[in-house]
Amino acid sequence: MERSTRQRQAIRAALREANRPLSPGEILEYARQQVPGLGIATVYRTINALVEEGSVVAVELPGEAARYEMAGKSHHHHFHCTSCGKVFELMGCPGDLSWLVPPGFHAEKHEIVLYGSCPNCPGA
Amino acid sequence: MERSTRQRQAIRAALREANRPLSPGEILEYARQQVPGLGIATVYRTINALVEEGSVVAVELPGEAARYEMAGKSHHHHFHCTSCGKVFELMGCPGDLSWLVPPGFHAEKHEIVLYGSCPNCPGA
DNA sequence: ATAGGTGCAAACAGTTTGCATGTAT
DNA sequence: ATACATGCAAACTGTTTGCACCTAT
Repeated sequence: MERSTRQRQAIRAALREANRPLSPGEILEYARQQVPGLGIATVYRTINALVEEGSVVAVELPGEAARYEMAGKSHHHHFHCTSCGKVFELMGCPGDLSWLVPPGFHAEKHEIVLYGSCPNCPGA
Repeated sequence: MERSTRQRQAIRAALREANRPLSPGEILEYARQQVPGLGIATVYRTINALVEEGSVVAVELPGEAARYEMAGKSHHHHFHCTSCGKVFELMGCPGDLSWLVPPGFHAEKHEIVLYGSCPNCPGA
């Protein structure tokens, strides 16, 4: 991640300007508005590099392709609206969950996703 | 799911006898001990049918391929070993997490995955 | 000038499907 | 006997890699 290129600027801009986690395909679509010839391979290489350098984090939701968002947010989890499909950020965390694991296991991190309906979706 | 064949018996047995969720590849490996010529396509077709009829449930972990376990177990979560990649069942649950969601949201269910090392893997 | 970055296409891995053959009923 | 099930291979999707060309430094 040594040089600043048009494609990297476009990919960074897409992630910065979107207020939700984006999939590689969404990043490609967005960044192509700035750099028409942009290839999917460059998107993957760039987001992998950005993740590696720590400026972007992967948001991995069960059953869905990984999405990416800018790093620097505090520890948080996500809420997946089962009606409209949007993903929202949550602020709290239940804290240490290592008491859940049997002896011999060693818990290092956890992932929590809540499912339900968001304020915009009246469903139940 | 009308006929009882050797391959289906072997696939059911693998899922029944394993005390953890299995990936399609793991099911294939297991079931081939009974039915050597078993193909991966049959595994996929069978687990999809079993999920459809409700006797097996998919365990979808963030960023990972879906695993499968027998249905009918009580509410539980999973532990994913970051070293060997195997998935284990946990028996506890932090309980109601609806306090995590902001006003206007309605939480219906949650998914929790712990990551770390299992007893068989050196504590990476 | 030159090392690093890009685009294309091929390579891969996981999953699904088409089709001829096999088999439970 | 006959419809359903299986195995193989090809098709597909999402992600990674090899390589010649391009470009920020």
